[in-house]
Amino acid sequence: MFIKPLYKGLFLYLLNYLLSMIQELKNSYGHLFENELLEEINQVGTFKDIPEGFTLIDIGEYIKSMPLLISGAIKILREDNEGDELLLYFLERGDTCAMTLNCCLGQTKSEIRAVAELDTKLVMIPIRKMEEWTGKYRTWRNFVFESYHNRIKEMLETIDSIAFLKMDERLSKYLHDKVKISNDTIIHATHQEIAYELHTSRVVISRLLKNLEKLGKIKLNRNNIEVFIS
Amino acid sequence: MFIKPLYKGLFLYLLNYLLSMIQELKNSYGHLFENELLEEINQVGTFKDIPEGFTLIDIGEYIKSMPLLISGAIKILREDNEGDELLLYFLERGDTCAMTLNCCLGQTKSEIRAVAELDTKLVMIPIRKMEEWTGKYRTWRNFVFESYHNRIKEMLETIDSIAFLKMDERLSKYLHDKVKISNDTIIHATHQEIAYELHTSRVVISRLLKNLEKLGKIKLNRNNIEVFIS
DNA sequence: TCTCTTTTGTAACCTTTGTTACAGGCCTTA
DNA sequence: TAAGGCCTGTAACAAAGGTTACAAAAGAGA
Repeated sequence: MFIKPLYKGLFLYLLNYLLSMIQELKNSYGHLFENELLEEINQVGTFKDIPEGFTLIDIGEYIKSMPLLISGAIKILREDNEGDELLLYFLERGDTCAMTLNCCLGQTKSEIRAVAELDTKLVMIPIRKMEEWTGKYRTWRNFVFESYHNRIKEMLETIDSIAFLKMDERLSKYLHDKVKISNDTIIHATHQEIAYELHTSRVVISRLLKNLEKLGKIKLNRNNIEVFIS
Repeated sequence: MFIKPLYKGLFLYLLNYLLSMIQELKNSYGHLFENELLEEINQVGTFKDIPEGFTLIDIGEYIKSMPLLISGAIKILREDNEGDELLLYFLERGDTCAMTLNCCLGQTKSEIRAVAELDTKLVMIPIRKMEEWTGKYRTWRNFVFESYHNRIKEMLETIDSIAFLKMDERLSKYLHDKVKISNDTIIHATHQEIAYELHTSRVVISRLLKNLEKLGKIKLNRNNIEVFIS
C-alpha cells in the first residue's frame, strides 16, 4: 500500500530520464538519422556527462567506442617529443571524433589527446555497431564521411594557422575561437595554459596579450581575459 | 586479303592494351578488391598517363571524378593568401585523394592543388560510381575509410613538422621524403622550388643546404642535389 | 664567342620568436 | 597576518628566420 506510489514515482522518473535521452539525441541528430537508427543508438549507446578538463582519450590508448557529441565541446591536442602540446581543433554538438573512427577501423593506438573543453554530454557507441551501421544505414555512412570531411577541413585550417600566420595572428584567432566555442566573451585561462595550446612560451603570450590590450581589443585580468568582440 | 592481317594485328594490340590495364589494376589493387569490383573499375574507369608537373586538380575547382593511383606520385599542396605554396604530402600507388572524396560528397570546391611529382598512371572513377560502390562493396568502403585514415595520419605528420621542427630539420625531412618517393638519391630541383614547397625564402634554403653540405650529408650541384643516404 | 638568363653563394641587417631572470601582485592557508 | 605558491609584467639577450642587395658561376641561344 505504501510502497506503490514509490514504485510509481521511480518508474516515472526513470521513464522521464530515458525519454529525455532520446529527446536530446533527436535534438542533436534528428535531422541526420532516421528514427530506427536513433532508436538503435539509444539502445546500445551509453550516455555520459563529462566534466570540463576530463581527458577522454589519451595518446597511445586503444579505443573501443566512439563518441557522439550532444552538448559541450572537446578539444583535440597533439603532443611533441618533449611532451608539449598543440591544439588541433574543437569538436561540438553533432560532431564525432574522426581519429576514433580511424582507430576503431585500423585497431591502432590514438595519435591524439581529447580533453573536455566544457562540461560535455555525449553518447558512446560500441565499435562493432559502427561496422554494422555502415553497411545498413545510408545516413550513417554519410554522417561518417561528412565527419571525415569536416575534420580534414579543420586540420587544413590548423595547418594554415601554423604555417602562414605569425604568433600574434594565431593568438587572436585562438581567442576568437575560444569565445565562439564557449559562447562567453570572458576566457578563463592563464597565459601559461594558452602558451601550451599554441606550443610557445608564457613570456611570448604575455607580451602579445599586452599588445592586444594596448590596441584595445582585450582586457587582461588575473586568470581571465575579456575579449571585445569585433 | 591484304587487310585481314592488319585487322588481326590491331585487334591483338587492343586486346593486349586492355589486358595490360586490368593487369595493372590487379597489381595495384588486387589485394584489396574482389574481381567483380576490379572488373567494374576497369569498365567505368578512364586510364590516364599524367606527365610530371601536370596539375591534376587546382584550388577552387569542382571535382567530378576520383583518381586511383597505379604508379608514380602526386604531391598535394596548400596555398596561402599571397599565392605561396606549402607541400602537404605525397600520394603513391594504391592511394587515392581524400580531398577528392570530400569534394565529391560535399559538392564543394577543392581546397588543395594536386600536381604530378613524377610521371604517373591512374584510373579516374566517376563519382556516381563511388556512391554506388560504397553501398555495394564492403571492400570499397574499407578502402575509402583506410584512405581517410592514411591521409589524416599524413596531415598529422605535416602538422608535426611545421609546428615542432626547425627549418633545418624540416629541410632534411623534405630531402629524405623526396629521395624515397622518387627512388633516386639525386633530387632534381632548384633551391627556389624547394623554398616554395616549404613556404620559406630561397636565401634561407641556400643557407641551410650549404650547412648540410658542410656536414657531409649532401652534395650541391646546379639544378640538383645528391643526398647521401643514412 | 658574346650576351642574357637562371641559379647559387654570401654579407648585412631586421623582425619575430624563444630564453632567462627577476619583481611585484594576488590568493590561499596555516 | 605572515608565508608560500601561482600569475603577470618586463627587461635584456639569444637564436632563428626573413629581406635586400649584389656578385659570380653555369648554361642557353644567337
